[in-house]
Amino acid sequence: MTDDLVLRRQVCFALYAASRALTDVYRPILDEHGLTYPQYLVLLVLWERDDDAPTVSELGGQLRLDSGTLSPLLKRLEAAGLVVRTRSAADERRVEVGLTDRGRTLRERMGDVPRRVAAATGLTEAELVSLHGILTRVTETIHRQKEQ
Amino acid sequence: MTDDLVLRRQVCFALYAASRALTDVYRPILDEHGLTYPQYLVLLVLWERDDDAPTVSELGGQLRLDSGTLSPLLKRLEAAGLVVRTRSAADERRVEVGLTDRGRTLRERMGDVPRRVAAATGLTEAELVSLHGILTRVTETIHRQKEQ
DNA sequence: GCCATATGAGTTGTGCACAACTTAATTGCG
DNA sequence: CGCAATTAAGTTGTGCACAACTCATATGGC
Repeated sequence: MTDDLVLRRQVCFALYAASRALTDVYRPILDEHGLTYPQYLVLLVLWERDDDAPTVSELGGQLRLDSGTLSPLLKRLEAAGLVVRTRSAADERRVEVGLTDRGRTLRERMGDVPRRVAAATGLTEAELVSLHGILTRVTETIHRQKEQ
Repeated sequence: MTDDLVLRRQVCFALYAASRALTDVYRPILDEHGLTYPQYLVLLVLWERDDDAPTVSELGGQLRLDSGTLSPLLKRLEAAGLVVRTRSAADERRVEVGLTDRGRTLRERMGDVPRRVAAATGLTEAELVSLHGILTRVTETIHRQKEQ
């Protein structure tokens, strides 16, 4: 029974440690562009749907982050000249987050980031794909469980 | 090329999302005991090696956290009456972190936590074991890579 | 034995995460 | 229509993470 309470057996610790380890891999690479990892995630979403600027809560839906996290983060991205925030005309409660030219241009300059990160992990393409699948399933399972 | 820059393809996002999702599972359970997840991890290490109280940096070695994170966290655990910090007599630079009776007792009261978390994830035992193995390997690969 | 160097813990400052709350705008029910 | 309930974003407060730093103690080379 109490043998379950051992650090190296905990899946959650493995997940927590792996997540921080991978962020360590990203850090020096993103730092070249003056970005943090969560800021990079926001840009990934914006790059993906360039033309229709998402609202703060749509962004939050994709990244599973709330306005308490996103509001200050977006302010910093705006201060860096990468995004613009504009109140929606149709619904004054909404704030749409769009890319500036500088934000759009950054995408090309960061095209090699995924490859560099993959290389730094020392994992094969197949291992990364498999890991991705399992993790996505875990996250979805947990969220499905929570909705009941 | 730029197709790599898509959120749902990123292993790192999958890892980051899964880690936060699992922490969401722990939160209400740990909250019953007034603990945060990193505090729980510290207690796991202390429970495991009850008799020889580790120093702050030994703790950090296990959890891969530095004194900047651990010092205030340990202060809070001490304020909660779960641990005691004592300067080592042999080496005045070291601080040994030991359990109080309350901290030791807590272990029994939390014996069901791993099972409850496992249940809440909806994953089978086999899936958890497999996930644990892959993640541990990822973390170790990254850290090995970093040492070169 | 002396001192440059290294080590251990703590502090400061920044940036997430997240809960709880505020404020403003919109919806929908009677 | 009118107003209670909802929704969207932002604010406040707490607790990690982590870099960069300070300060005290210990160690090793001379």
